[in-house]
Amino acid sequence: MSDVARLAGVNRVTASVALNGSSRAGTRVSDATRLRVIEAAKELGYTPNAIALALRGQRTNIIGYYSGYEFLDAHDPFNATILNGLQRRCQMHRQDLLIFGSYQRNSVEEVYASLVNGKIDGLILLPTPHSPVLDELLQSHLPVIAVANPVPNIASVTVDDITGSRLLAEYLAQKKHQRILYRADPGEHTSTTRRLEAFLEAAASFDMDVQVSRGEKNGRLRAEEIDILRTPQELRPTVIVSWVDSHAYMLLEELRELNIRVPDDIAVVGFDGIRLTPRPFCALTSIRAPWNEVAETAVDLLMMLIDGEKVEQETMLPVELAIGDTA
Amino acid sequence: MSDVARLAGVNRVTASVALNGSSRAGTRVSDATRLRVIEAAKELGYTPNAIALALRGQRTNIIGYYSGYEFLDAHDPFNATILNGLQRRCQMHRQDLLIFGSYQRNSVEEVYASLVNGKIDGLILLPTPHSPVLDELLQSHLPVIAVANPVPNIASVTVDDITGSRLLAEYLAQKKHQRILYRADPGEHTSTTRRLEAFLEAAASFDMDVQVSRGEKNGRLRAEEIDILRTPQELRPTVIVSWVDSHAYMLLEELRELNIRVPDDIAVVGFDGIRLTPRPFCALTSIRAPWNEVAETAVDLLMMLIDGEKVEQETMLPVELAIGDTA
DNA sequence: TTGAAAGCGCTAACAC
DNA sequence: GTGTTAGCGCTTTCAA
Repeated sequence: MSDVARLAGVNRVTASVALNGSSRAGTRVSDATRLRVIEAAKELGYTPNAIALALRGQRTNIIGYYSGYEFLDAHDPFNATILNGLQRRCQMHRQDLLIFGSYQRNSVEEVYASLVNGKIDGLILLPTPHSPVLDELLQSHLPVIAVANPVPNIASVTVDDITGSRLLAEYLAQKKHQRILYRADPGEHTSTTRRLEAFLEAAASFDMDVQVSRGEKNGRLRAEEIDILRTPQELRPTVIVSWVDSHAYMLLEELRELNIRVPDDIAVVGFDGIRLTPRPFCALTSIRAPWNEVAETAVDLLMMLIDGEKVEQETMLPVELAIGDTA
Repeated sequence: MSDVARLAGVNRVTASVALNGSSRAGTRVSDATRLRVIEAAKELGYTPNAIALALRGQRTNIIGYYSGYEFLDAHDPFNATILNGLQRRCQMHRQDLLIFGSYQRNSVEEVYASLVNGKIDGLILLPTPHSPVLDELLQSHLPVIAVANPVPNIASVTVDDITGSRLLAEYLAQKKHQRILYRADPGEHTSTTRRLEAFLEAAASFDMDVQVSRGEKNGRLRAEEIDILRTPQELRPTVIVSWVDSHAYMLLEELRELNIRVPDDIAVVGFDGIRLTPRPFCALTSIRAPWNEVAETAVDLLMMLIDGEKVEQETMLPVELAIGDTA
């Protein structure tokens, strides 16, 4: 920029003012000077240095996305949907998006330091239960929005898990299901916990029998679950509810291997409702949650926080029942 | 940091040296002082400011990923695989990853400016054909590694498209296919162009008949292609080669709607070989390309470029034939 | 072993 | 309408 100023025959700061038009202060430049400066900038291929700007203005125009302690697998449809939403909205707000992926091997201090070191203006967080970083973030002044899981004292964007579970229970009741196997989230996320509780409550109101099974992280059937599926038809569950679609799809594959037909022998439902491409081998009955909008809303709210505005503690988006071939 | 120094009763720079141990210069601190400084830093919860560091050191430890002019759809298995690879490797090199997504509405100058404004130390680029940003990037001093598509004068990491096409042609010849419909990339990427050319050459050497069709961007069948599929069985192609798996999967769905059975009525093969979860409705015969390693290698090479080392113009990774149910 | 000076690139506030 | 000063947080070079 010194070069630009020199070429235009003016002072550095005059050039600065001429270029970015922030003429709010007493500082003004004549049109002639401005034109000369712009000309010079173009000739020299001048590009403002974002880092200097960031240091000066205490703002980088980068927002971060941190997906808890797990590796951020873009193949996971949920993650992909969130990423897409974040991307779109960031572009709209002219922010860059910085991905903090897996930090398995780093200490909490290191992770925390990497989040508050000034690189990002704010953080979108996919909270994991009991994450120690959460406590530290609460102390910091970094603007944070949580997605999917509500967190005390952090503003969050979530979906209406409770209505979702009720819709599911109603649908299953209407289909005359009596015995249900609910495969619950092995991790204890706040959203999936309330999802489970709401389902149990709704199912009770319909006099349905629910057996809860907390499975493996990888979603595969455990021996106990296989035993349940092998009990005589008139005793075993007539439907399996999966806390999340991805595990439901894995379940469908395992059922096929066990020669259990869906939905004839047993029905299967999920929760997520993300449309997949290429289309999987069957259409899962599920609750459709608008993860895309969750991500977009999260960015909007984060921008408000960054700009010093207040936001709601929890913004909950509506869900709907999506009927497929499996129940 | 001033605060830390004050609390420890030393000068700012003494504190700096004490903390980051870069005691290479004549500057040294006694263990006692260092201990006192570290203590003070811990007490104050001091975190070094990455932006100041970046301004000082002309290095942000952020690398960028820019996927050409298209929206970076994380649902696309290719994109997801690349993202995963980048993430993993970035973490290993202790770099942050900045995603530049869609820039549909921005001018070339704006995109270029956002790439060279100093936020990133280097760029991983998924090149689109004739992208004007390419020319500008060549002029700049920003280290760049291209992935998937070779680009003149930019180091790239690619897969062996030519061997892949030959493997495919050989396999089809061995399966006694004579008439082939090759659905080519509607965009003219350097990789898919050589993929097509190699296939034509190999097919010719096996005396196979190849009809080339350049389809829609969205991968759906055009009217002409449907006409071809409606010609009598003894005249129409016995196999369709798709330039990429994702379009092959869409094709399979369309064929099902047209009541054309695969592979009985017509065989289908693709190119990519990305393993999908949940599993799609059928296993596609394809060429398995190691996109994961492509991304990882790209990061490795980019780090070398950033550190001032030279790298190969093109690094080509091997592919293999993956036989599925469709051919 | 420690401190002082200079500067990374930029701009808000003021004085001319 | 234009130039000067100061400082964002940090580190490398040199002098004490």
